[in-house]
Amino acid sequence: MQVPQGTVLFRPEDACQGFVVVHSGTIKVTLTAENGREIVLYRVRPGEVCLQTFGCLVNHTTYSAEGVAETDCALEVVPAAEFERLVASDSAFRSRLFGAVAARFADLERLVEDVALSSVAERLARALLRLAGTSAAVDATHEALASEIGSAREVVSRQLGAFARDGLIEVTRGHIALTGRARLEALAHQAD
Amino acid sequence: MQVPQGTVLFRPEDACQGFVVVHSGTIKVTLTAENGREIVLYRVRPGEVCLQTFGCLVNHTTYSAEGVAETDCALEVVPAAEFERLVASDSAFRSRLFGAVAARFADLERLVEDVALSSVAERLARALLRLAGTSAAVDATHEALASEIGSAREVVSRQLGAFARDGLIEVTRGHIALTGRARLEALAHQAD
DNA sequence: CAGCGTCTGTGACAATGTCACCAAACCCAG
DNA sequence: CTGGGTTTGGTGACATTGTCACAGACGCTG
Repeated sequence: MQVPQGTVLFRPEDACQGFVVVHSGTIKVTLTAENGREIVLYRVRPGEVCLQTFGCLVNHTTYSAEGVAETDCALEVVPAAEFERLVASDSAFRSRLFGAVAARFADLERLVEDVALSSVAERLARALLRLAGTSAAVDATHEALASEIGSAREVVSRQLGAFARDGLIEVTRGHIALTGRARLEALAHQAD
Repeated sequence: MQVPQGTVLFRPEDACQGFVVVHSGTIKVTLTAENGREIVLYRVRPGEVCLQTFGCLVNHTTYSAEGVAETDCALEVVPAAEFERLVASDSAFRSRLFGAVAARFADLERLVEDVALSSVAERLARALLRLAGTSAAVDATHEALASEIGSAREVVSRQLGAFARDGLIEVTRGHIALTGRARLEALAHQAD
């Protein structure tokens, strides 16, 4: 099924309708505090697992985070019974599922490490590099970057300002060019 | 195999010897930053899964956290090949494994939410209630509590001091009595 | 009983997060 | 094309949290 960008796929307390498989596009899964602060837990791209959906299906619980189509998506929702049948009888499916689940947990572990044990500069450097991929720039608002690292928009504005003054980046509205990529990488890997 | 309290079972970069099954006792799994700060990711008790081990086995990677026997433990290490066989052919094992993995994911998600989006008072209240269980007191150092919530010992000392002044707890060295349990619970569930 | 190690408390300061406010840029409708 | 509304960004003041250094209390061992 086709889902346009911005569609909310699930919210906390929602019942789970089936296992979500992403064929194209990206789903962003976030947690939001009462004060409006939010953090991106992970993204689901083709070949990856939505752990929320997995957890709901396996333990018969409701969603505890929010999932939004970050881009236009092509999704498939596998009914719970079909999911269980695939897990039981399709060893290739199960292997991929296990691998994807394990990879996702590694991501979450790094997120915990980031948030609990790293400075804002390190976290922001990592987020910029991750969002850029092979590109030399990131298109994101300060608010979006704040959600990526679990901080506040003002804190991101300040830190981007410091990065800009130090020559690591060049900022325009909604766009950040990574002019000092090597230094960002050095910062990003400081705690490794 | 019997493992005495304090035994380091695995460290970052260690190769994975097999799937660890806990028959009795508790394993504590932590991440440590370069500056010595640490955070407890989760504990593994009988019936629970060590996600580190799971992830290493499934994706053929090395450990990325440290696992220590928090108590004397009775453990079993299932060789990787046997683990894969069990996953493939033992549906009861697989069900339990999936359920445990999903429950662990929910724990990690709450940890991220805690660390990124909650105040130190809330986090400490939750940790005290969790460590106490049904008991009316917690035996832990300030340093241990700091690891539980991913903060610093001094911050925990201050916050415990504030809790004590407000009548929520009574503190002695290495021991904390939860005298105002209802108020701790109110604080712990503030963001829910 | 003394000494050493561990644990705790606190002050000063740095880093980070919050709140309020304001300005600039962008977009859309008329 | 212009104006108004919305979105985005910057900044100051302040609160909370984390770091560093230091000192004192407690517990254990010889």
